[in-house]
Amino acid sequence: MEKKKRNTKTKQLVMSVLEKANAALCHEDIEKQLSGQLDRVTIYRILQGFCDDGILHKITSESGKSHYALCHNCSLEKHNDEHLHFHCICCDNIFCLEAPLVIAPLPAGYEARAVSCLISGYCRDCSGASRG
Amino acid sequence: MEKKKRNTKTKQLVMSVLEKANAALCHEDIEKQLSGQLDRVTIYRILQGFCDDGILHKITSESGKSHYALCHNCSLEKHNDEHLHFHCICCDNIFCLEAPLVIAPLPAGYEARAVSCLISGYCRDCSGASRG
DNA sequence: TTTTTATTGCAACATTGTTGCATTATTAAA
DNA sequence: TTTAATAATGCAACAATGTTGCAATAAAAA
Repeated sequence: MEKKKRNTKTKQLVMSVLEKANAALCHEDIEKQLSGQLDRVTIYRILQGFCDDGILHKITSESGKSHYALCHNCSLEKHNDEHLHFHCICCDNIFCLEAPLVIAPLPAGYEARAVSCLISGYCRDCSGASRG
Repeated sequence: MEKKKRNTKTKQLVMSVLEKANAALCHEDIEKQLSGQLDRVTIYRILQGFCDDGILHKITSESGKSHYALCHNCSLEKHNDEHLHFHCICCDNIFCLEAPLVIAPLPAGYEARAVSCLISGYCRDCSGASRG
């Protein structure tokens, strides 16, 4: 039987940080924004819980660090993974892009269950004119 | 000025392990196969060096662990990242697939420099008949 | 053979994440 | 409202992965 979840101040605090964010946040980002209000472990557990609930998207950067963004088109059963994530090598932010991802058919015998695609480069704020 | 690289027994040992592999290997895999012949740090440094030389592909798994595979169609200037990587959730191997990756145009203002795409699911050995 | 310096091994440290457990706070029940 | 059950929290300790500094070693060049 599944544990019943509780709606705590602590979770609301983490959620408020995630809602304000305009890019995917890592544990460190969240901890800093809450500057000592919550224990590190608690933040880890809340993020994990939100992911289990299908509320959060988890994105692993090239460096192996986890980043989290609120799901917008996800259901509990299936995450809407078929969009791109973009890692800006200048400002170091990770964004969800609406651009669809097209994958050629896999070789015979392979069965896909999830897709994660991370493009790195320069984001809108850091590309072109801004860089010169 | 660039350091001149040396061709050591140690590097040859690591390379021989990579050459035998039919999937991308992580540090731990290599260390185990060499069972104590090399120091952990040395292996880390050699892998890093091979990546810098453009000899090795580095693939970060969803869990954040680094895996390495020999480059087949890469040049020093540009890695042939435009292929897929596949993580089997059954045997836990990571493979390079030849299937091409097609990405819809990015939103205006974004400049891509590298792409990394990891699909997870069941590989040829673990899918279909094998699982029932 | 000698010299130069890249490479190696060791110890220590850094970062990211997890587990166990006593305490606290939320929810449900009385 | 009060009490009981248990999910959530904080703390300490641990685990996995990766990095840095430095003295000793070995590869390549002179």
